Amino acid sequence: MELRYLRYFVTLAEELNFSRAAARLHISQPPLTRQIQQLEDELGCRLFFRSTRGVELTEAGQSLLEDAHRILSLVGVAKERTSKTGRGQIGQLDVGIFGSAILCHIPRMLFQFRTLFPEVEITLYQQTKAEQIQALRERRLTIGFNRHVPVEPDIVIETVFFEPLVIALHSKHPLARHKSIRIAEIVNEPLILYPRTRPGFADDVMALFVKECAQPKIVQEVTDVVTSIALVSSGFGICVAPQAASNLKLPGVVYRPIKADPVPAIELACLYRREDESPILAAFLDVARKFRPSYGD
Amino acid sequence: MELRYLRYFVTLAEELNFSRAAARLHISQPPLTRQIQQLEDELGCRLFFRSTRGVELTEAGQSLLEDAHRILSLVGVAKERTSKTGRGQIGQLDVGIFGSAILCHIPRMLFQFRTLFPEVEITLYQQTKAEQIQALRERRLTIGFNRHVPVEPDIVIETVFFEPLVIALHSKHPLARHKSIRIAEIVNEPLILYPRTRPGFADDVMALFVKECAQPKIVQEVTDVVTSIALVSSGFGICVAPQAASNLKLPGVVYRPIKADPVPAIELACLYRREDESPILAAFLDVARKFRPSYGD
DNA sequence: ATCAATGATACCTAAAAAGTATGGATTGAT
DNA sequence: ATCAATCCATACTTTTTAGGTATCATTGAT
Repeated sequence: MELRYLRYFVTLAEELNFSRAAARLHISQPPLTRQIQQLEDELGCRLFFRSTRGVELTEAGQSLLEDAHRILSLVGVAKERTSKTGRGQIGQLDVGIFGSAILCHIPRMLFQFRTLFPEVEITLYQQTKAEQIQALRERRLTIGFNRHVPVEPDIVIETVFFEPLVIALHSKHPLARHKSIRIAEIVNEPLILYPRTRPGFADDVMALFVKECAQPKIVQEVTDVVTSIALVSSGFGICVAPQAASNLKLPGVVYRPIKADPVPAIELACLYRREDESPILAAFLDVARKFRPSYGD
Repeated sequence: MELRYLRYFVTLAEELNFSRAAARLHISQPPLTRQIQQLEDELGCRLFFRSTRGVELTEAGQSLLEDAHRILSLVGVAKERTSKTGRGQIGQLDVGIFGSAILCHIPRMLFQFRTLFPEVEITLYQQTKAEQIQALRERRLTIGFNRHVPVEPDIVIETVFFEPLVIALHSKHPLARHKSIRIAEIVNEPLILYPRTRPGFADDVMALFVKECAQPKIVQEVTDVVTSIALVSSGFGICVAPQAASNLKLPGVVYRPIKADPVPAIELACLYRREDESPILAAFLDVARKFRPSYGD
């Protein structure tokens, strides 16, 4: 059995006339006659009653017609689905995320991706670095986002962009009147530091102070940005955060850029399996690589 | 797209090795390689990752594999269903029946047919002669059973068998002591006659009396056998009925064969459309033609 | 370094589909 | 009644496509 038989059969069943059906199939009439005969031989029953006025479906033919329509449409769907899957337009994208990136970059990236590939189902997982790497290896994750990722042979770490750091402080703080602030100006300020896990973002902040030959006065260590900014809002002290955090509006908290050249920035990297040839990953990376962060006021 | 591609694809997806898959398909390896390449070209995406250790399905391949299984199994089902329909093993059999034949012949015939063709759905319709012919023409009926059917050009009337007539009388009747009864012995008995519709079975009964140069004493005309036998049970009179009626046991009613040579009998005929080439009709006629009536004690 | 296994390619053969010409049967119009 | 038109079937040829053989390139294991 071949689909050609079914296609010819369906056309003949529609035209009920060999010559017209053959014309529609862009073949001549004799081959069509023969193909239908062969189909009938294969099935062991007549599919059409022939007369000099045309043909008519037998009961077996009517039965086959229903099935043939089903089969041919399923073949069409399968072709389309396979092609789309091959182009990464259908499937599953599992994204591992972490703290501050979720505040603006990742959602924007995903939104852009979803617009281009609406049939890809996206699932987000809040995970730590280690969990992400583990999940990538076990193929539970397509891609992860993080910072300070240790080098692993089977994992590609690709910088998506560098994000400037800002200083979060209370609006009543004298420095809040400045448009931008130098690190040297805050070396003696009470500092809120995060995250607790090392190595991590906290090390970058510490490095800023070391560069100024200063020792930061850490008043509190917390696990995540949100808590950190909440403490700023309560007047605990100031905090150095990625610019994305400035989307987090809490009462009394203002964000000021750091005055330096170059402006201190931290890397946002994405991680994926080196041998992953998934078209969805490729498609997403395409979007991610073209992504340029933008921030609210 | 042809099914060959899908068959080759599925086999390769199972073996994940061109040479082994080709062996299983009884072809050599290069044609398989080419067919898979062509399939990939047609779909516009890779279906397998190749390496020197074998092949592996891509995501598109995995997607296609599911669809291919569905399609191939549907093709198998369709072939089977078409063949069965062609042989009359699947479908619908609409049977028109009438009065006394339903008492034993038709159910036995249908039972036999159902055993041979369990997938044919049978529907019964109680219909008059005229309704049966009408229904046959409109294809609402596959076959009808009746007696005294008028000849119609487009309807075949085929005698299934001849059924002997019996005399139904009350057990207290003096003739009940006889093992069999001659018509001459009942010419003066009060007679219950059915059906009312003419021409019909009643005419056959009348003919029996005419043959004896007698005029029957009709005490009651009724529409159907059951009523007729009920009247016999109540002592209204006697009744001539087809032997099938003797399956109808009512209090005080006994049935006696008619003593004559040949024993008077009436035809049971079946009716069907002359141009009906339905394999189910053919299959049922096969059963009906081989059918020989048998009666209870 | 060598060998075995695997998929790819080049080239040829065989099978199958399509095309051309034509026949036979039936129907409808003249 | 005849003839033309229509329709499906058949015989034969050409074209296309699948399949076969031989061989290569790559790679991973010994």
